[in-house]
Amino acid sequence: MERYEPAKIERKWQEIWAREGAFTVPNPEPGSVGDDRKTYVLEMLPYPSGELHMGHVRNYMLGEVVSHFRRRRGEAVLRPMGFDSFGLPAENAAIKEGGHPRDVAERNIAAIRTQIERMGWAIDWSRVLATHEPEYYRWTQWLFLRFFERGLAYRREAAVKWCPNDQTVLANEQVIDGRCERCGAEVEAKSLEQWFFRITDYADALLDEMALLESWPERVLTMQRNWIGRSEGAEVVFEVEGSGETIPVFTTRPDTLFGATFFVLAPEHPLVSELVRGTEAERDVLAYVRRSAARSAVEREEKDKDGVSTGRHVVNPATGEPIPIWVADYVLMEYGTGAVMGVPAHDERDFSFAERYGLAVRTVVAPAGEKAPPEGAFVEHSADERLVNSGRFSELPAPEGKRAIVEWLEAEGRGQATIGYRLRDWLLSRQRYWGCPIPIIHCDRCGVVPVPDDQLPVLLPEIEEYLPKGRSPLASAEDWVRVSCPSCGGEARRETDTMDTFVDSSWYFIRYTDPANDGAPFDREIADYWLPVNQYIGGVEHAILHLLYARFFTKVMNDIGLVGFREPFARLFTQGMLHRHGAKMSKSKGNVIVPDEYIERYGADAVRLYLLFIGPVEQDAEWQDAGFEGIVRFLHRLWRVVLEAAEAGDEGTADGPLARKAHETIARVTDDIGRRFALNTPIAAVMELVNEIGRRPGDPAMRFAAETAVSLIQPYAAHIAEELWERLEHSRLWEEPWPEADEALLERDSFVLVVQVNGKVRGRVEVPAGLPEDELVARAKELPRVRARLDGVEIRKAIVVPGKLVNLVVQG
RNA sequence: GCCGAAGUGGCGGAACUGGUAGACGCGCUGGACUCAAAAUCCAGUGGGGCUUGGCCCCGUGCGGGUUCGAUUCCCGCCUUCGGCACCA
Repeated sequence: MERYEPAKIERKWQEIWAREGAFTVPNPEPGSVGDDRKTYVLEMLPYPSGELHMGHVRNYMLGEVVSHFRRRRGEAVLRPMGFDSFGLPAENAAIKEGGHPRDVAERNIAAIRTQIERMGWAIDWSRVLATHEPEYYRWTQWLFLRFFERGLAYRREAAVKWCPNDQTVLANEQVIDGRCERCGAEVEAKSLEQWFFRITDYADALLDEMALLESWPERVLTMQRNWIGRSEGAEVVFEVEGSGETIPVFTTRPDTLFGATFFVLAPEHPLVSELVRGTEAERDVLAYVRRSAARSAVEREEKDKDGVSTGRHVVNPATGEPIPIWVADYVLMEYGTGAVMGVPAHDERDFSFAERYGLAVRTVVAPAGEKAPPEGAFVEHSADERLVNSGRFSELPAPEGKRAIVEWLEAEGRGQATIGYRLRDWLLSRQRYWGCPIPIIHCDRCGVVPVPDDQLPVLLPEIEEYLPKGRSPLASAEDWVRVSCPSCGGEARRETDTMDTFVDSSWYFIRYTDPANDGAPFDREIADYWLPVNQYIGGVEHAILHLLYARFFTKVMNDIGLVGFREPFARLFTQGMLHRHGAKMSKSKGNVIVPDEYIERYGADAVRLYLLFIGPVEQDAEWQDAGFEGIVRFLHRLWRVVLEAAEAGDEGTADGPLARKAHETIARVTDDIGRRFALNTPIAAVMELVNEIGRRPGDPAMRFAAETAVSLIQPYAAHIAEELWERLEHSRLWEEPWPEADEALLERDSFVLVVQVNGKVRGRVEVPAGLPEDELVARAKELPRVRARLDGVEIRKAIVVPGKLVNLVVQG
């Protein structure tokens, strides 16, 4: 018998698919939109920083199986591919290896594309894009200008996070525990002019419109909710004694206003220097501010709370008492107003601060029905609490107290209900070379002027010296920077910052629908046909950054009228990571395995199958060569068994046990892929079927069972399935409809009845289907091991589960 | 500290709605084929016990509970992993 030689057949079918455009899907004809038999399957686009490893391959297998399955179920399936090729990884790689980032990126893209093609994935290559190509980033710039027109992109001086290693600013989202998420360097604070997207305007939409999502992992939604950090509270205005100046604070506990015994400003608060100017405290306060500035975020958080008194006071609007103003770095300038009222009795942080500096502690909320807690102590939050020591608000339950105090503040003009967010505006400018230029011109007369649409794209200039030096490398391209102002024609300068790569990847999923459009980023009708993405697939590491930004972009595009949908991804699936030797695959750990040599020796199909067989896709998994061998064996067995069946000739679709097994397998695999999203168990089901065929040589249903096995395994092992299908005298399995199980054949005429006594299995007996309950009980009682236990005792109850089991409950 | 997910043989995992725990694969043991080996094929394989052609007991992280019946539901704990964390 001919041997299974994957290298030969895989090349053959890959060529056929490419030649026939097997996985190229056309856009709908204009006007014919409305057909809902479409599926948009999308995996997060890869960053071409090196080559593809097994972890990536596993991720793409998920979309692979789903798109084959749904196409064969009659849907138009869009599954594109592209490359997120701008950004630090390509630039850093270029710096290390020497050379231009473009060359590095394009070399990596070519290498990855070759790897992908060798995997034989069903991808529509006619829509491929790379975010560094001018044909793409022209429209990234165009979208930026639309944001700019609406005030959603703006420039301001801000205290920003600076990575001293990457020599660029970072978005808040890119700072983890005070460190750069890319390189791990401790982040520094700097004050710089930067570009921002006003994502905070969309904070509520980003929260509320989660309701429009069909199926997202709960934990991803929770992470986004935490990140946005909406909290309801009030802004309370405090007046500085002596100057009449006012300082607002944000609080979620306006009910504790009477307990505010001190007031704290963040060291960065703009009023600090003014408040202490010329006072005795000035030197100490300014020294404290300097010391805080030198402390890293991590240090600030780990030390005990400290601070310094300003000697000045504000008036507590509730009590009319003057309370001291302190400066302390446990108050963060980035959150709320950079100032807080200190309520030590009801806030742990304020309490430890008050303890250290001997500040007054006043209880103003106490559990109902109990006698007042001791003065000067911290009082835990409790379910049923009421206000005390709060003037006319005393005795009110806390929620009402909150409302009443806010109402009173509003009437007095001393505050109002507000909502605080943890979310900050998205800092999008980067002082690096390899990114999308910001299409803005600075003119001394006209100020900040957008580049007119018809002058897009603003091409990234070719420069030799692109190394990060703390200011934008683009600034050194003097000919490029110098430009005439589009508004007044005078001398002007180009913006030299580039965009964060997350901007590039915030709209690519729409460009795929209309990738060659050179008059607009995409056609709205086509975009509205394909989107939202029916199944988005990616790593949970993008739970906040990319997914939040893409949602934000989509909402803005919808508000502008560019698209008809509010959410880009209806269903999201986050897959687990692939480990090896107990650790996540990474170059630094040296445990990376690439598919290439495995493809060469065992074929792409073995790699494809194994990566899904290894375990549930949503869980982490461990690559084991021993397990891989089992799959290689299975493919050889499949090959042999099917070729034997092909020789057996067509004896028609008989019924009988093997035919029934085949239909059962169809039902299982269809349900697992289509409904349960379980991609490992279908492989086991097909293995069972193949084992069964091997055990029954000469069975009249052999050929049918073999065809079924081949057809069901096709989304996983596309090459061998196609080859075997051809040898079974058919053609083009990828276009063949997905098989359907014959319900009638699934009905069994007998089954194995499980018999329990007091819930423990004591026997099994084959019985005909459809027996009445009392007959089932009678059969159960006849079993010897059951009879032995019924001797001399009374059956109190008999539970019958039709088609499954009988449980006899006896005394005792 | 708060939130979330997970814990099943020697290993990866299966058991979907409370109804046969361990499908499928790896490994291991025995057998067939072979001069021999590899490959392949067949059979067995959770643990313990016994009067061993069979039967009994135990068994899904630990302790309770609900139920005729719990890997599955409820309460309490332990461990591991992930996220958030001075957010006023």
